Amino acid sequence: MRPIERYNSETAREYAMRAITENIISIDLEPGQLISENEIASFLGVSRTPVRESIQELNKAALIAIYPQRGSYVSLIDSKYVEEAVFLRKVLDIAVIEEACDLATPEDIAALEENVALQEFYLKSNNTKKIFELDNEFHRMIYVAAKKETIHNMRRTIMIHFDRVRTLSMLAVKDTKIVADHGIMLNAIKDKDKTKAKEIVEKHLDRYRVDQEELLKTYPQYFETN
Amino acid sequence: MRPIERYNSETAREYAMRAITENIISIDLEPGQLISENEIASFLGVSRTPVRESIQELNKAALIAIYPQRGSYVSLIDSKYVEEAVFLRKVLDIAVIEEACDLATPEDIAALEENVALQEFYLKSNNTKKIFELDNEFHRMIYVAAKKETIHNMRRTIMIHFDRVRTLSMLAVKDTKIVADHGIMLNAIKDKDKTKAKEIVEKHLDRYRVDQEELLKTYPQYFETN
DNA sequence: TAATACAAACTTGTATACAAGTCAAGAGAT
DNA sequence: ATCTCTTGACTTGTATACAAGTTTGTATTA
Repeated sequence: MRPIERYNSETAREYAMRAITENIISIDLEPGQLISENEIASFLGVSRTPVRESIQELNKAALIAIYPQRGSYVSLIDSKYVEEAVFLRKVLDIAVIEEACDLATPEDIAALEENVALQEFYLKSNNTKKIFELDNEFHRMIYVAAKKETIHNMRRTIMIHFDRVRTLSMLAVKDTKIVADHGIMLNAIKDKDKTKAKEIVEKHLDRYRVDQEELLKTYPQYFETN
Repeated sequence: MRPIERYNSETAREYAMRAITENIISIDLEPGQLISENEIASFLGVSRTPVRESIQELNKAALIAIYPQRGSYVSLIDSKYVEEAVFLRKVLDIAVIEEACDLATPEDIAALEENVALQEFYLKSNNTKKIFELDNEFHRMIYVAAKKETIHNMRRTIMIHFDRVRTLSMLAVKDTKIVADHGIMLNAIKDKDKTKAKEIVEKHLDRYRVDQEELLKTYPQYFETN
């Protein structure tokens, strides 16, 4: 487990949740790894309570398996969940961007434009981490513009299954293309052009195809055998 | 709060979660009502810990609002969330039943047939409660057949917002029509007819339209004022 | 009367103690 | 050597104690 800095503004519970989640996505908590509430609690410098609450939440999202009185494990990567994530993203992102075409206010569009400008800025300096953050934020903003923020929270939760695979594959999605896609999405929303919006979202999602066969060969111990 | 019987098989946490959720849906815990972890804990006969974990989870689903050191309240009915639930159900149910047309096994179909037969049985005895349970189970089985069980869990969570409105409106959806709809859905899946499936799901969902204006006039204290 | 101060009774957040179950290592008997 | 039993160190589940903050009612004072 990798240490994560705690913000002053967050409660112990929020910190524990963020730290554990980030470690699962980054595979610093490895699929299949045994974890202990006490161990994580002392590592993070908080008590069992906030750690336990976080683990319960991640258990509900099928990211941690709890065996009472025996132990808890980071869930192995299960193609079932990865495919559900891909399915959900495809169905929802399209429906939501179409909705955003109808509902986006000038303020929403201004915010999206600022985000894309920042993406272009960090593209020049090859700041992949920043672009990753802005990428997540961009998609969230579309959900907000479509008045679907709660749904976005659900999307984020299930997407962790996919993000984990992305980490393993060190998915070589060209940032250039991603940023360009976002610009096109933005224009589609500005033009209220649902057809174009749907088209570019589909193309965008297709960029993230992962060769699971390859990964399974490289990291067999991380995968659920079905 | 109405007492809920505890099953032998469930943990304190599962019991607390189920009891609180059922009370929120049935409006026995009223929108806007002040609740206390201690009060609920002693009412249910468990300690604060499992109650607290449940409240955290419901807080995440925007069904309970927590004000640290001040108190927690059952969330007022917010049309924002109700509309998100309706949107999600429409988008997902259609996509998922189409998927089920491709993926349903003979076993899945047999299970659906048994469920519909039971619905018809209870229709004769006007057992609305049983039909309600079988209804929920029927839709869940379609998600399972489409290999989208995780997504169904998310659907169920957000649907609580809608279920609460249904309770208030004592929505006079004719059970006869619901059961008939389910039979048609089942046939569409058996025939792998996506067009028919999509059509009947849309018609089915339209039966649940609620006149929010009316409700707002009758129960103004239950609604969020935006 | 009205304003202020204060104490008591609440709230949730966090830490810790205890209960109950699992599992593995090791002693001892066969 | 092998089987059996036991013990102890773990696990999570639950209960409780304490910390920190808010609110409310009630004195007390101007």
